[in-house]
Amino acid sequence: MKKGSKAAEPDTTGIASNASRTDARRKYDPEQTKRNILDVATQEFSAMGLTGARVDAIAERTNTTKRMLYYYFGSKEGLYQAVLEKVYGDIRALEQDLHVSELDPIEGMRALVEFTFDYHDRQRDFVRLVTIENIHGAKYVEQVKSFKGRNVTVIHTIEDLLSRGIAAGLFRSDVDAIDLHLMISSLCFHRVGNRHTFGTAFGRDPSHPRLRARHRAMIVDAVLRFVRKED
Amino acid sequence: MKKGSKAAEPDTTGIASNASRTDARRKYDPEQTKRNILDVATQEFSAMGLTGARVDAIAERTNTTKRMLYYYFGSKEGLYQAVLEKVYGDIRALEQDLHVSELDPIEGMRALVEFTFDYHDRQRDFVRLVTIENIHGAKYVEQVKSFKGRNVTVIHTIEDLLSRGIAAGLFRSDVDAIDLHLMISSLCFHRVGNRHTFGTAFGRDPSHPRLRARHRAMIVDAVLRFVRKED
Amino acid sequence: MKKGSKAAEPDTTGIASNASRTDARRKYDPEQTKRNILDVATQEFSAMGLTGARVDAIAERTNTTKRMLYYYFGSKEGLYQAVLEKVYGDIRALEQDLHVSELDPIEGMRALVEFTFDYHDRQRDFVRLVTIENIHGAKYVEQVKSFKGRNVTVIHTIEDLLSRGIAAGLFRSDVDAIDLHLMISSLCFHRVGNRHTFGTAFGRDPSHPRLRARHRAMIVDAVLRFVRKED
Amino acid sequence: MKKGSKAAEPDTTGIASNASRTDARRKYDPEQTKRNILDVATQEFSAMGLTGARVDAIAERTNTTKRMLYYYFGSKEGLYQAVLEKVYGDIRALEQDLHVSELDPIEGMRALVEFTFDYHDRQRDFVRLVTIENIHGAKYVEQVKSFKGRNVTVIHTIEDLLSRGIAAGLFRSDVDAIDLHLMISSLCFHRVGNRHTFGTAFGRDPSHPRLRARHRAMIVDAVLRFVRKED
DNA sequence: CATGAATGAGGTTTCATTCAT
DNA sequence: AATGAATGAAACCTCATTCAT
Repeated sequence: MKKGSKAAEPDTTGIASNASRTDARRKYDPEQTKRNILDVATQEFSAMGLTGARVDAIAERTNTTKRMLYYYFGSKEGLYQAVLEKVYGDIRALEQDLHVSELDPIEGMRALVEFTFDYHDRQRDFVRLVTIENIHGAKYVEQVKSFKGRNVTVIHTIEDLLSRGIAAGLFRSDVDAIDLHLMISSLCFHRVGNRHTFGTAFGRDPSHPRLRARHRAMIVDAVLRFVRKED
Repeated sequence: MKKGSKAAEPDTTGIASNASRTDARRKYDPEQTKRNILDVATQEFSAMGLTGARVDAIAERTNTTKRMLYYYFGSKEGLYQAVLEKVYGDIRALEQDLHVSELDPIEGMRALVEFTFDYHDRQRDFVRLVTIENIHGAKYVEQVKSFKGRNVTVIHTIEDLLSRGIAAGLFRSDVDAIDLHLMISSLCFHRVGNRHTFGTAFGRDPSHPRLRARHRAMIVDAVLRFVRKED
Repeated sequence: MKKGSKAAEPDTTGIASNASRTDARRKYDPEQTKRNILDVATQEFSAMGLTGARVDAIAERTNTTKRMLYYYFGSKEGLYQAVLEKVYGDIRALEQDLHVSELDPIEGMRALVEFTFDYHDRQRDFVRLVTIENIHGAKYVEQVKSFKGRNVTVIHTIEDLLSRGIAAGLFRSDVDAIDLHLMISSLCFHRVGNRHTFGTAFGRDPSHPRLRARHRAMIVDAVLRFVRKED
Repeated sequence: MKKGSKAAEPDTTGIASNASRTDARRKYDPEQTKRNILDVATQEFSAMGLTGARVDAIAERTNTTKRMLYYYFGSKEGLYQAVLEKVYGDIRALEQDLHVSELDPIEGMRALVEFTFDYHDRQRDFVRLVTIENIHGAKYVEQVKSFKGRNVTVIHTIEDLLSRGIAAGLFRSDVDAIDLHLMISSLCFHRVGNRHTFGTAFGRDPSHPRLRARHRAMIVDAVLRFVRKED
């Protein structure tokens, strides 16, 4: 898969490095080529599914040819896996930036839920790709090396919040961190992922901007009520 | 290819052979053929998605030939829509048996959530088909005549529960029925629909039987805490 | 592989059966279609090798389309295997027609060698296909069901000749049947299979008609001298 | 890709670093690079055939890159021809060492056959490449300059043996030298070149070491019986 | 001398569908 | 009512080769 190509950083002097890094006209820029393909592929796979996506369609919207797609990613499936790797990497990276551990348990939990809500609300491609991957029994994401370890971080964040909340007498002590993560995900994911059938069934698109704030508050509320210690 | 097709087996008794409309042994039975095709198609579409499913694969597992599939359903999409129609019809039948209105608000809410949980937990084909429909923007279900009005009954049930709960001083008064339905659906749907990626990410299949009772109680708990009036 | 299709023999009355069996115009005749594809493929694979042969090229010289080729033979390799099966079947079938067991040992041996010589001399496609298959380590012919058992018959024929020759005091008793078959094959095969390099090297095409009779006699002579008992 | 290429290793001794023409450690060594490519190509072409061999596969097993392959040999076919030239050159060198003319006719003939046998038995790459060339009608070897004249020496050797044998009353006088060479080649070549199909057909690999001595004796025996004058 | 990136042309295969009986 | 045979279009992928540095 040809990684670590140093071609993009030959200038180590610092002088004029700006030019070489941003010159969109340069003929050979593998990193940019790959990124370009990956971006287009993300849209196509997310819109059409793995089987529904067309390699030709992806190539056409790319700055390169279909051939490059195989050059860099080996196969349609390889490209699909690269897309999965990218999108899962993105959400977990952003979660890290939250620094929830610096907030008190309730505010931290709120921040985590709100982040999760916002992310799913905005990153519909991510939601669709996860859905698609589940139709395939997660068999592609299983082969993505970096996948398994990467997701544990959320659980650690939640465990930290829960234990601090319990210690402060704010949270009940019988909540499992993974179950809670599942609950939060469910609430944030479903309204985006299944918005079409939901909209058709009830005449109301649950992901419509007008409902956004209300749902956000509702979900935060539901989660906090769930974890809070009753007195 | 295609062996042991029983369709060709002739009536050997000679008795009542002309009561052909109800004789299960008669040579051609359009209704049974259609049902057979529909059952196989349900599995295939649910397992592979609309684009992923193969007409040949469906035909092969059928008692008839590929040609019949077109004879009865016109096209791959037509067959897919017939599957959707059947699956949505099934759930409606069950919903009617709940008789939630005879229970007090809290027990009624519990019963509704538990029913929803159990249904999704058991009907994985349904969950998958809904997922698949959403990938296609719900454009096929929209054409299914009986679909639109069908789902409103749940909302009525929830509205009834909510208003009775409010009147009894048990429930808060600021909960929207459709939002609540969305919440319940989210919690019951996600753990089934996305169990593969979830399982891969966290090493725990959320739909595993061992977690079933715990999740069921958790979701009931979360919903009741959410609707309950705080004093 | 769809065998035993009775489509070619619907007329059982005997009347006009001649017409239906030979009517080249009939639209659907799977057996003929398959045979046609197989014949063309034999030429193409023999001329170009497995990798060198082009599916398109085969299809083009066929009465049907490329699609039918996949319909009946599944893949390029499947077609290649079918070709192998056919050509190996042909030579062994003809060998059976020799009825060598009815001749005295020396004449029988002569007849067998002459048959082997003539067959290789005429069936250059066969020789080429065997060569090609050896380049692939015989891995395709190994998967041909009928292959292994079919070849043993020659060995039985040779064993019969040898034992009768020994009993009659004509042949030496220390010749192994398989080794002898290898010897005969070598002498008949090489002059055809490697005629091009031989011709280039020595300016004389060993398979040229003018040399045919001389080589035939030479090989018979060599084999008989080899098996004959010296007194 | 391509790791551990030693080509980049600089001279660290500092001594004689400018005697670059013969220093094996120097950065660029065209002759060595060419030889390396040629060796790998010999294996690949011999294993896969001309059409079956992949330029990428050859390049990958090389110390250099694909580009170099074109730099030195122009094209895939050019490389193939270079391989042929090398391989035919190798056998000539060995043939010279035989000195058959110093032996009496029978021992000389035996020595020649044994040499031919041993050479084919050991040089499977050579056998395969000859086979491959014949599939392509020997059109590449024809363009190899040094090829044509090269093989005549064997014929002279055989002619010498034959005439000395005839003069001594040991050999028959009606044997053609080229025909005899063809016979010897046949017996030595076939058991190596077609060992795979032969092995599959008869359950016995004719090139197996255990059969080696027996076949060698058998072939010598057959040739001597053939040339010997009967009295 | 050396090379990573790039490619057009053409390869094999699969798809949902229709034909002729 | 039912079917085996047939198919055009388009899919995914691979090939030997060249470009720009």
